[in-house]
Amino acid sequence: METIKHRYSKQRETILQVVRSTVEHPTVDWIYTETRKDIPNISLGTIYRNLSQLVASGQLLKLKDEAMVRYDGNTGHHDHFRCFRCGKWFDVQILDQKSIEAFNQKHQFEIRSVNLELEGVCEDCLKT
Amino acid sequence: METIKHRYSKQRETILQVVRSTVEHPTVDWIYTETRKDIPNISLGTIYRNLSQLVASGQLLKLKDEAMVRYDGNTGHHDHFRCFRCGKWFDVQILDQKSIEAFNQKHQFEIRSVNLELEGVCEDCLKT
DNA sequence: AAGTAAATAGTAATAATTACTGTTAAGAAG
DNA sequence: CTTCTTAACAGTAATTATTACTATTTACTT
Repeated sequence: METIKHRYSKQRETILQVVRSTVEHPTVDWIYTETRKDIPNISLGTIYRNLSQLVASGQLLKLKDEAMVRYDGNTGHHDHFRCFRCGKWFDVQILDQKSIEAFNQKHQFEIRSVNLELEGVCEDCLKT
Repeated sequence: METIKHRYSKQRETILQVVRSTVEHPTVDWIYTETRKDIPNISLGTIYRNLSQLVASGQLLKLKDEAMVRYDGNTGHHDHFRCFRCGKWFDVQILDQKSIEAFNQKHQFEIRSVNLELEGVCEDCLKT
């Protein structure tokens, strides 16, 4: 793992705060719109570049929707459930550390990221 | 769940066979190229339409790579590990049915699909 | 054998993402 | 504090995976 030197930038700082300001697992587009409220002339390329960098440095998680990519400011271990009907993402807890440890003992793979995404119908949508 | 009537088509049949012919978790582009060996003038739209349909009917799984979408002809329950270095996908087994059942008892969500993707470095790449 | 609509080929349009270019500014070194 | 290097930037163009559209074909029903 080589260390890469990162300079501070107001743009990256703001983007990180924007993503952390919500639990809604925002899309790039939403992040762009929100960040422009603080920095009106920020470039879309800057959004993409910094989101990638923040994921690479472990400060954000990246999810993949049906079509779009989404981000999550909560980097503690948790899984995701997405509702087919309303499209919302929920933070859930399914996979336990034991299962991963058991896998590590069986294989020689070095796990660096875990991404468990469930899909189905959420409680609210089941009622209607 | 409404039932949708599907007519047979040689194109869909061929696409399914192509995806099932490999364990390499092929991309749409690869599937397109391979299928054209059998049906030279098949349209890319036909590939996309049928892949979606085959996923919807549970005959294929859909994975999301860094950038691209991939498909898997093995629909039995298993998880996926992707190597950062060589980019290969491996079929692995981590999540057990018990964890999912435990989740079902705690929540009212109706789970319809489970997708666990791990990333890291594979055995071969660790050696080099 | 005739009627229907599902599926197709071919092409155009869309939209997420990346690449490029000239400029700005963070942070190190003198 | 001043100079220097280059990471990061804004703005724009290019790329590319995917979807939409249209006229035609064909699987399957009656």
